[in-house]
Amino acid sequence: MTKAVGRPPRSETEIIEFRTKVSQHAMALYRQDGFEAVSIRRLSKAVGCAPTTLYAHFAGKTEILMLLWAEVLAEMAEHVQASVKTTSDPAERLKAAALAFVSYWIDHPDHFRLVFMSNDVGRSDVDSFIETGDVLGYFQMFADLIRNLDPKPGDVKVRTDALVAGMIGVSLCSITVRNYPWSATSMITNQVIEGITA
Amino acid sequence: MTKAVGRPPRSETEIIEFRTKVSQHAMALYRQDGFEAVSIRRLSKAVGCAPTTLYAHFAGKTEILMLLWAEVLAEMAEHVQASVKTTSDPAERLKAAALAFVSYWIDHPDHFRLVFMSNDVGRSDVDSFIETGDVLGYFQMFADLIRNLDPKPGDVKVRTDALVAGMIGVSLCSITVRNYPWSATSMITNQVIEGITA
DNA sequence: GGATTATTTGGAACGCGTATTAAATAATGT
DNA sequence: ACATTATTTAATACGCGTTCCAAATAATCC
Repeated sequence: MTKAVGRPPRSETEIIEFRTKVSQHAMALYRQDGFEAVSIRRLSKAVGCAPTTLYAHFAGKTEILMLLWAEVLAEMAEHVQASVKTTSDPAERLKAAALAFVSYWIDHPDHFRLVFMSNDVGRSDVDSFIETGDVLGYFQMFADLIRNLDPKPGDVKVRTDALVAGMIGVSLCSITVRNYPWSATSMITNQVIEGITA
Repeated sequence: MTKAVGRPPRSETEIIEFRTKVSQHAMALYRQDGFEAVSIRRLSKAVGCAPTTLYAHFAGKTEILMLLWAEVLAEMAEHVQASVKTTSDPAERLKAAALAFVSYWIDHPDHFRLVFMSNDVGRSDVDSFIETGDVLGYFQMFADLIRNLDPKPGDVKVRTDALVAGMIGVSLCSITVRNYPWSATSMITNQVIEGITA
């Protein structure tokens, strides 16, 4: 019953500790100097390892960015949750949540670009933010708000999907298409949820 | 009255001819081998000039990509226009146009990524597709369809903005968030325009 | 042909993300 | 201490977008 000779593989604890360390440094760089500061070379220096070591732990830079996504999405969810607490009327809660969602991204365009538009997001071989943290939980949050409006059961899913897509569309357009005279964001958002609360 | 000595600057014709040449080669590379094939080095070889010459004519790669945007957007507009011709009922025309818009991008995810998600699109110092070709004309097309529904005049602008943002949101989500079980795109799209046709 | 001026070129450089590989280092058992 | 094995490292390389700059080339006039 002899243990294997040689250096043992990384333990579960070591793996998690390293990933956490990388995540913290990546987030610090991002918050301090923006997205461009999160380069592999700069991040490895901050962590205190060689650039190639990052590739031994992560599939690529996008996987590292996903750690940032999780933090941003959690922050957005808190913001939305806080807005829902301001009222108890189902339609008003939904409206408040939608407005909070859109305003969060518009107030943090860098975050939006990080999560929705960075590093080949959307490529067929690149995962999206749906794999990050409890994102389905965020979708569920909106689904619950819609269910409280008491629509037909089969409608909840379609309405939820349309709501999420609509809110993301409003955020994207406001952030990226700045030289078009959009109506007030709140008005567009309310128009988008018009058919969802009907 | 002697003309200046020395080589004259590029004529208007020369400028346009070169830009057209670059545009054609960029489009050929893009259609043949995808977005990644449109590299400065590869494009300059195809055009038959030095890489730095491209920078003498364009502010950067993004400006070259805008030439591709114009072509893609024109193609999308044709697709949408063709769908509108299938019916004469205002609400049905709007629905057909919205579905055609969304299906165009979903059928051409590379085009969507090219126009909405490539090369720092959304950065505060980078222009968006709104500067490309007759984009305001495309917005106007949807505005006209909505105006034919006879809503209150002040409503047309908000409804148009919400429609465009909603359609783009649906396209973005379908293309980038593939590992979430979205409802059928047509159902989401119809739900998005529910409050616009009401 | 020479002078002048604008344009293009070639070469080098930078940091980027990523990949490769031999060497160095670390962590174990005997 | 040595052997073994896993991990990390350093160095190099690639193509990417972009920049710089002197030299080469092109297009004019005299």
